[in-house]
Amino acid sequence: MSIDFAHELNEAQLEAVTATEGPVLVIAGAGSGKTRTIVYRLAHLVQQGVDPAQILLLTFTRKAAQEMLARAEAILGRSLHGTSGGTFHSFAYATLRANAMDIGFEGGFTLMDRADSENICKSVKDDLKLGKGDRSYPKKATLMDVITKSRNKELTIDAVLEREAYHLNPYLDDFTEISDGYAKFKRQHALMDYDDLLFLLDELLEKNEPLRNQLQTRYKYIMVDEYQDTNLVQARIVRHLAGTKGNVMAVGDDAQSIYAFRGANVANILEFPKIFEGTKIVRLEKNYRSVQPILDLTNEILQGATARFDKNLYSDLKSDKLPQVIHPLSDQTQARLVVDQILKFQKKYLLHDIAVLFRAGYQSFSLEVALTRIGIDYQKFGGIRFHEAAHIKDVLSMIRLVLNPHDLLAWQRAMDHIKGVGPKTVAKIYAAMHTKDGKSEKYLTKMVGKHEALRELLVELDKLRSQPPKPGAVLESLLVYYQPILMEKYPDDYPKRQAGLEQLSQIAAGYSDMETFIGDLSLDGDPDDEKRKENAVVLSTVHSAKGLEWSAVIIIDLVEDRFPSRRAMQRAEDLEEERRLMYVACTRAKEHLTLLVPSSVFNRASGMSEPTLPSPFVTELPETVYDRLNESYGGGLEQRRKQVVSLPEPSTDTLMEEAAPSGPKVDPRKLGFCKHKIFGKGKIVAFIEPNKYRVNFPGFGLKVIIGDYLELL
DNA sequence: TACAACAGCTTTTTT
DNA sequence: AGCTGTTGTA
Repeated sequence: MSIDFAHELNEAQLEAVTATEGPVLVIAGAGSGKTRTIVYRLAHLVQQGVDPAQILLLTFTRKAAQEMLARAEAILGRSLHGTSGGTFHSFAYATLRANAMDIGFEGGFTLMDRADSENICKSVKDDLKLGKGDRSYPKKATLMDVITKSRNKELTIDAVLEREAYHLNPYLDDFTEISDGYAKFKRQHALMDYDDLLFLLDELLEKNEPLRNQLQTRYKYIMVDEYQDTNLVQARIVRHLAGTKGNVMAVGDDAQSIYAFRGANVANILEFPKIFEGTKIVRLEKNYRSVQPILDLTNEILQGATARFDKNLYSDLKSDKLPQVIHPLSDQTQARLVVDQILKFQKKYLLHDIAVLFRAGYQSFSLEVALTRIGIDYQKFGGIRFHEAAHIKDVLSMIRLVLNPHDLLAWQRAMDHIKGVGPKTVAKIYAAMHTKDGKSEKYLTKMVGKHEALRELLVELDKLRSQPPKPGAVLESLLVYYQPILMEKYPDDYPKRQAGLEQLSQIAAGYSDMETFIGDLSLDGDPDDEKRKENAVVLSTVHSAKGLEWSAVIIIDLVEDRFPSRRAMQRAEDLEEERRLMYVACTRAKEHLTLLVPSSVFNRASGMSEPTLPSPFVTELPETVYDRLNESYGGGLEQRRKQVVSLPEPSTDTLMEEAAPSGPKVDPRKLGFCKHKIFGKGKIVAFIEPNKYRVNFPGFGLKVIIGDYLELL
């Protein structure tokens, strides 16, 4: 089967796809078919006779790599088995594991997640007796922030504090001490954090020439996606892998650089042609995603940037509708208006083709409540990660104890549910368990006799230790043990958490050994990412929305201190990144873009609603690129007339259409039992005009639900 | 008196 | 969800 590349791609894309020999830098504007280009290039290489095993595809998330490989397989009609694809971190993890003895980890190593790193930081701090009783002492998260930033930007701690956290300067010596102690602790316990993966790989490739040559020979063709978000060490890794004359393609967009906070260096893109001699530069500027009015708005956002981007995206896709800027009275009514808008869009698009984006994870809370109440399913990306959720950590702590009985933090987690046992008692029990004398044994016997839950925990651990360490079986056993604890610990929402655990069990079943399972989970193990739910609205942080697109995009909380973030208002550099973030957010939209600017938001500190200032990214926009709607005190929306308008009068396409999604109506006269997608079976208690029901759901209590979301039984 | 339980407060972004 | 300060209990 032959693919008609010239027909499927535009000129620039074709050039990037067929330039397989030598270094290539592709500057790809938002929505310019970047993914398509990579996919077709994969296919082209294989069709030219390249062995798939000679290709390495480095992307920002593992999901992105898998998706691209799958799409290439689809158009090729053959498997790309053997192609290496994944994130820098996962590639590093695999390579380091295979060469552990070469980097001084003869007995292998354990990968830590962020929480582990922070906890070690804290215990190092405590051991050094630093910051005792000082309430304004930097928190463990701050300590870790500074340490990891210093590594990722390859600056001294001194320089990091100077540039980004001037107020922490008095703690400079402490930071240095803690950072050293942290590094030492990791070495002693054969632990690695995310940063170590990259730096140790760089070091390994630097000094081990045979390995470097071996990898260079193996990976004849290398592609790196999202190059604007790579940091210095990642750039060095690419150089090691490709050699200076390798066949390497980097794809990126300087206007979409949004990871400077973690050391990403846009200069990598500019340096690329200098490092790789004879680099061919290809620019993709035609946009295939968004209608022109949306691009008019996003181009305006870039106009305000201090760093000039000589980029002006254009599209053939027309629309007579401008993006909307809506000013709700408060963040509460904002949630309601967003729900209205989703209901409206739902008539035209599938739910998973609609997204609500925000700056930070917590900003969607009230919307999540509103969506649950009305019965719209949603899927959230960003914010608290799957493996960071408390119930997942509870279960994982048990696995950690099977792997390593000296893991004190895991013991604390595993005993957290035992009434009358706190951190001190756990430490005592821990000490007694690892001492072999009569006193300790007596103490243990006493405690086990006193706390039935402790006995059960130890029995379960013994059971797990005695059975073969197969992730699937272990998880199954654990879930049975953990079920009653889950229900007691999280009475409000345990069904949801249980679903998460079952998901974890499913994932575990796909692994044959424990270490790989745990490693993958810390690296990219968000199973929610894996399958995009069919019938659920997408809620996402802007960062997690990178590279994705939806027909309708709604961005909330566009006010000062939220978007841009309060933390970014100090330094011009940070504010510029917020602007690019805003650019990324708006360019996700294909047909509809709605920006919400609440006039007041709830402030937890003062406990009341406070007036806001609109985000500069909105106020800067010329009025010609959007339609403005204000929420009136009556709750409706009014279109504000523009100063200079000769446009057709306001379309009636506002939000005030009756929120009545199509679907089977429930017969009001028939009270009885019904079924709801989220709450399950319930008893209808009352009918509320015109189309709502009060239903009693076992485990959830009374809820008022719109008839369309109920199925009569 | 030591420790556990509870309530209240704050929350950027992520491999 | 974690940290801190406060209250409650053996």
